[in-house]
Amino acid sequence: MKLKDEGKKRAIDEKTLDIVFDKGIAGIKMAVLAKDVGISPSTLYVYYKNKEDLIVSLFTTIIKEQMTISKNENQLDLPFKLRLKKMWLQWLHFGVNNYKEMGFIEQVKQSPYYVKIPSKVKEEKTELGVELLEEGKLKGVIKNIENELHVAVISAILSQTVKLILSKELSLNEKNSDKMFSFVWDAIKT
Amino acid sequence: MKLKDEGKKRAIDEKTLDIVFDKGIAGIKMAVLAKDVGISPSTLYVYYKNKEDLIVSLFTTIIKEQMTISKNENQLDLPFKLRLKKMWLQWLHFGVNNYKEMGFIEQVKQSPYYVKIPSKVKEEKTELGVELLEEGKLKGVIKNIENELHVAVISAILSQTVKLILSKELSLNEKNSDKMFSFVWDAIKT
Amino acid sequence: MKLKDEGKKRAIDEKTLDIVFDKGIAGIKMAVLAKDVGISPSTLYVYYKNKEDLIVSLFTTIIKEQMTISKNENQLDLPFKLRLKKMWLQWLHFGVNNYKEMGFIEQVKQSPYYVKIPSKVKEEKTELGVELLEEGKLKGVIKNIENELHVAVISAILSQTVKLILSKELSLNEKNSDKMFSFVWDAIKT
Amino acid sequence: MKLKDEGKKRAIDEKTLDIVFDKGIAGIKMAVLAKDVGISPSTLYVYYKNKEDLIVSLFTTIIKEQMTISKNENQLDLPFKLRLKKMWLQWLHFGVNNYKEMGFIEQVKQSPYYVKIPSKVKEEKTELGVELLEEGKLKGVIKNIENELHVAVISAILSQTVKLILSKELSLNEKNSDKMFSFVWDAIKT
DNA sequence: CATGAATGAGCGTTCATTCAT
DNA sequence: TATGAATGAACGCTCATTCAT
Repeated sequence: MKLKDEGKKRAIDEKTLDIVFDKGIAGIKMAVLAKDVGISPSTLYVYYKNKEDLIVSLFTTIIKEQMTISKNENQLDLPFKLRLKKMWLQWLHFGVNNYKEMGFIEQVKQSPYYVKIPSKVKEEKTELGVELLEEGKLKGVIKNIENELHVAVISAILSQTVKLILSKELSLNEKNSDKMFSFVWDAIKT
Repeated sequence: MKLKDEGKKRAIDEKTLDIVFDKGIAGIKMAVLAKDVGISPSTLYVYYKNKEDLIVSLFTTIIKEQMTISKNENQLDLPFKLRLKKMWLQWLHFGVNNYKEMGFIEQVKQSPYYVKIPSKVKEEKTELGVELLEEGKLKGVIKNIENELHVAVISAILSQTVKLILSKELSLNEKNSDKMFSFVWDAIKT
Repeated sequence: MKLKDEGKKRAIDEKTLDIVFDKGIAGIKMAVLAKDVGISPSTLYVYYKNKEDLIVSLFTTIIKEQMTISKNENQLDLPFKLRLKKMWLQWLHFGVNNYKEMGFIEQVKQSPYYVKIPSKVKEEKTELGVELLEEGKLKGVIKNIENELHVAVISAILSQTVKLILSKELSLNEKNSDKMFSFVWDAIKT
Repeated sequence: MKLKDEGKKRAIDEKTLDIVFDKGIAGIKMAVLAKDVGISPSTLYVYYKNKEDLIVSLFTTIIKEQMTISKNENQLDLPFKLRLKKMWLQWLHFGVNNYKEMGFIEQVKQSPYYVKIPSKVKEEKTELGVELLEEGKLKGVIKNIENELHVAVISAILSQTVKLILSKELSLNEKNSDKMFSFVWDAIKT
């Protein structure tokens, strides 16, 4: 339809993320959010049925965006390690650029709102290149253990790296990226 | 007169952790907490000045407990790798046994209550065996890079492992522990 | 949208004065006040930020009204005594007609709320015709002593007179007014 | 009987007056009062049945003290004006020395507790030398009008004088006392 | 679509009073 | 008598949501 101002909806989403980043999920107050957006509290309800709807919808939107990012340019004829590195760096940049979104997701997961998320969305785990991992195991270049463990390690170092960068303890440049990826590679390689 | 039941304070702390684990920090409702403990809401205020005091005090208590655990049996004449492993496993068990406490700490950190934590408590970072890392670098058995990065990797894998165990995706036995520690070791070793 | 009913604020003020007159300042209970006004307790907070704001604002409003009343028609070419009498009677009528407001002011002054009154408002003492007193002293018709003392006596008799009238021990008519003013005049005249 | 520690009761009364003087009657919090006295809250209830009992009893006690003071040394063979002056000064000193008690009385009178005061106590109006006034009217030295009006004027100037002294705007010495009494005398004399 | 006013449900907290020793 | 713990009954206030325009 698009009768409603789509830009306004985006503004609401953005300010919501800002608030959650600043004060946590409990900091979302409809009146404050409205003020931040520059609209009336009641106008919020034109775009979202209620607070829960706002949070659940935003959660779903973000998850879907993340799915999109992880799905592209999987196939190249580069060596395995390089392909994994490219992918990892892609996630790293995504994480750094979307830290507010990531924080929102994490906070919702430990809030009572999480039970309201449709299971369909919950199930959509970031596949995180499972195919790639399988290929690596077949080729014998990474440890032959459960994918979950590989995923755990890769994403653990990923999110810690993002945190270091955001807290300015680490600057995002090629040297540091290489350094951090070497942890990943050394951890999982055979 | 009635004697102050010290166990009651502990009961309050415990139920608080339960609530935060179940519903997040925003789920702490003084009335509900009181009911869970089996006392009157106003009795809570005999033990804590107010909600903020409850959260801040509990936070402080937990941090101090964590400090204690990380400080013992540092010196052995075992090989470096084994000593690091022992320490890592110790943290792993602590994390698994105190997952509610850990979750509480994490949630407070992203809540508005965090600014109320005395800076003294904030500064008490778990040193996490910095000395051990220095020694490893001197001996040339682990990468010669900033300690923060080593710490980041080690604790990243640690917390992911805890999560896997708690979510029953991984059971806590020697084989799995070894597997996960091998990630750690391979990641940081030279 | 609904338009803000300015009369509602006035109604809140009025009922507040009623309550303070009946039960004292400690008798102001937001829920009761709301019921008296015929609105929901939370609606009170649309008009006043909180209880303190209500009391302080009302105090300020009343003081400003009093300032207005004392400032008019100072200059006439009547004899001094007559001019003073006119002024005194004016205050008397004001006091009788605004006894609830006066009572409110007095009660706030001996309550912990008084420290919250902006000093600007506190400073605005009813000048109470200081100029007139000066003139009287110059002309030699009233005692040549500090204005504060004259003011003290004049207002002391004034407020006692108001009390007598309100308690029906004295009815407000010309004869009684004359009688009471004669006390004033005899007290201060040379 | 005197089984209970009479000194402790006096301490309670005194601290109550202090509190009312500092914060008003609404400032009486049983727990705070107990702390001020240096006893446990529950001990208060050994001496007074409840808060109302405390306030009503203290009110009654003070009123009775005031009665006592006004009743002595009425008859002298001094000139009328001098006798009135002596009495007025006596009251003035009483007022200055017992300002906390006076303030307490005034505050109770405009509080909901006043309806709980036994009417017997309420009726005990400080006679304030009615006999003396009658004598003055008979001798033709003071105005021949209702005693209530004389009393009103005399006590009005009295309480204003006390206020001036307490607020340090006027110091309590013979000169100032004379000045203020001259207002009284000039006001009521024929 | 947009809004500011209005509100009910509920929350954190206080406090006079009682309990249990 | 004396007390610290315990509590129920409020009270002030917040906030998601709806009303009325």
